[in-house]
Amino acid sequence: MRYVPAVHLSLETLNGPQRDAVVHDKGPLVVFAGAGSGKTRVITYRIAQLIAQQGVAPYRILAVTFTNKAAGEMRERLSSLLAHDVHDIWVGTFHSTCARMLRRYHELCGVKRDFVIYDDADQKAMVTRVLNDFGFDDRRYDPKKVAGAINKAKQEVVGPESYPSNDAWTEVIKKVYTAYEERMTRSGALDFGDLIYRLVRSVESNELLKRELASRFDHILVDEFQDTNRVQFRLVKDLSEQKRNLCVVGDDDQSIYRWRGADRRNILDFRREYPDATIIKLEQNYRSTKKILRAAHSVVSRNVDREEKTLWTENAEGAPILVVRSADERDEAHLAVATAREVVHAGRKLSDIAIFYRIHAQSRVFEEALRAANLPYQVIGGTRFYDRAEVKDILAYLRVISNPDDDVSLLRIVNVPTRGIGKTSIDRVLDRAAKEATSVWATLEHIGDDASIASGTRKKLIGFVSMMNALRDKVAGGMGPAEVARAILEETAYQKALRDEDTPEADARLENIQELLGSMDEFENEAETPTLSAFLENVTLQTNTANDDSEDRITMMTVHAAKGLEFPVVFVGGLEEQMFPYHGYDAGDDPDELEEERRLAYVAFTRAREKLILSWAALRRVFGQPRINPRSRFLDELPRADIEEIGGAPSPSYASQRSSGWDDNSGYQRPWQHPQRSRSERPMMGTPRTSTTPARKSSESYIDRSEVEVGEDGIRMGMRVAHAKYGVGEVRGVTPGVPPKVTVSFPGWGTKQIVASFLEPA
DNA sequence: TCCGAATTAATTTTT
DNA sequence: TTAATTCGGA
Repeated sequence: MRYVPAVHLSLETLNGPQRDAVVHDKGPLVVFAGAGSGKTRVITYRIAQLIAQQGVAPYRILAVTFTNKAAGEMRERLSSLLAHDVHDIWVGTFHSTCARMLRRYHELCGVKRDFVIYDDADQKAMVTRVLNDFGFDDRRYDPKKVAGAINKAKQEVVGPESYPSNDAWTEVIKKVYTAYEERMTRSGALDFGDLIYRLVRSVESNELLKRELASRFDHILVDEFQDTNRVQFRLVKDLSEQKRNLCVVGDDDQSIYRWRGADRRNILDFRREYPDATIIKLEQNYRSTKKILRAAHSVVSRNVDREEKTLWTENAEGAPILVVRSADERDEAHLAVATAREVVHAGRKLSDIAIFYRIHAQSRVFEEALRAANLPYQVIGGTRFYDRAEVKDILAYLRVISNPDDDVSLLRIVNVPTRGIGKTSIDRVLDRAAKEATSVWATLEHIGDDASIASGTRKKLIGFVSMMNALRDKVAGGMGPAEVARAILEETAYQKALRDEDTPEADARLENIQELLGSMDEFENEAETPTLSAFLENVTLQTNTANDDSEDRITMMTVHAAKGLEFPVVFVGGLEEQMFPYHGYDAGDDPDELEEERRLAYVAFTRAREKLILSWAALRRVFGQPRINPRSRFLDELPRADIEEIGGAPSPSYASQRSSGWDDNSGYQRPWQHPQRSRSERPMMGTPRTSTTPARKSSESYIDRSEVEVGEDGIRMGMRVAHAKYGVGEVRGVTPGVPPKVTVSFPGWGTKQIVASFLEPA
């Protein structure tokens, strides 16, 4: 049977390489797709072409995207190309696709059909518990780092049994990893990494499953291939083994998930794995102006470890890139507001504007300014709705109802709202559960005969158990997720407890719960399988809450979240050293990290279609502490002819500010005095003050560059200083004030704020 | 065991 | 800076 497309595929609207990729027949194919080169169009056209021209059955096509959003968009685009059967195409993220397969073949994969998915917070809770069981100090063994090690092992398809232990640290990891896996199994839970790792292991160890899955798809397409990690590539290899119709699309310059195990070698060396692979390069950009492309290229091309390629465009030359100096982060936010107003004044919509930043923490100031200016906005990502405590509580109840062995969720809610089950009792229950190697729930079920627990507490625990059982019966009786949630609110007295609090915070929480109930109603109406476990899976794998595009508003997000998107006007904030390129406290001097930051800048810049505004602040408060950092090296890597500097020269060193005097009226504005007013005193986008910036030579290493003078009394970023008690450490920040303080990282002591006079150069 | 006060930790980036 | 956690007194 042949599937007929609703719309004729107008292949003639594609350029040469695009068309080649779309009509490529059989065998491995790698498409290097530069930013804005019509990548998504190629993938969707290719899928449509496979179905319409080659007669491939939709359900035999698997398209893997990086985010749920991208999956949704692909589906949408496909449905406009194909009349029907779009639904049968497997479109999803690695995680959702694997979850689906694991459920379908749960017996062969050795997982419970109703497994719950643990997010990072759940995983961390589980790791902490295991650490405590072993009596390991969770300050010495940071649960996050331990979890990171476990995740990394899974990315490399290394199970606990083959985890190498060569020293004290890895020995602990191996032990914890082993126990963690047992606990997870007992809890009927899989973490994010498991979804892919478990499927790969099952496929590779089980002939039956392998035969089934390796022949299931005629064509596999992977988007954003530069951000896949080892397991993911291996899975895709396994699944395409029989037909070898594997098409991967990506851009190594946009690889920004190295920290999550992404390996650019996957795309760069694809040919090594598939020597017969066809290579297609998409280098014509349809999105941005020439100036924007040149700027982006001139930054990313400084990377050493990179395939040289140059995007070109027939688009207009465009407006200069604005490089704007702000006094501080609030001033920067005002600049964003002024920019937005100007853009709207020029007849554009708010939704044409995006504000990007390196880290979420930067969003707050922008939000405040936009709210004050009455400009509607939306924030993508950040503290997610489903991360709110009250929402997690209700979800934890639902999860325990769906899967009582889910220890992490159970422990979260056993005393929420407070029902007199204290830490001591819980500890006793945990001990017993560990001894009996069962889940906490299983222990609770027969807690009545445990004489070591006070009879009053026992009664409370028994009451909890029967309450949960009653709720579970309702689900068994066919009650839908939303109604169950309402029953939970009533019967656990959760709602009542919040009402009794009668504080604005509690009201906000109640509102969030209402929103949760609303989204559950919506889920029940829209999902094809509106079951409780389907809802829970959706929640865990769904990142940003569905945002409707109907409203005209500014969009804010991290640069990571911006990948794959485009906006006519892009405002990037925080272009200072330490911020962007970001350099955290515990970060080393890793040139690879700097290269990734540069790719990140490349991604940010190439989102812009017409106008790109880059902003840096002379002073920025971090944790409420003012920090002075030089402007980002990336700004100095831009082609001078394509940019327009506004607001003055590169950050004056702290010392030179001093020498210019605190009370004079020289041009320099002291941001900490009148940050709000300074904005209007400066020309905005029109005639800029000519920059006096000498092109600064960017040095190779992080540390070198950050040793720009910002110090007080000769103290500089990155220099080594000595302290009587803490010994020698490295300067991580300078806080002006009386007395001036310095942030110093001391090996073995962590990061400390020290009054400058107690330090000596070392 | 509970509540408010005091301390201190937190910031990459996401599925 | 804010949010979470610990502390100390009832």
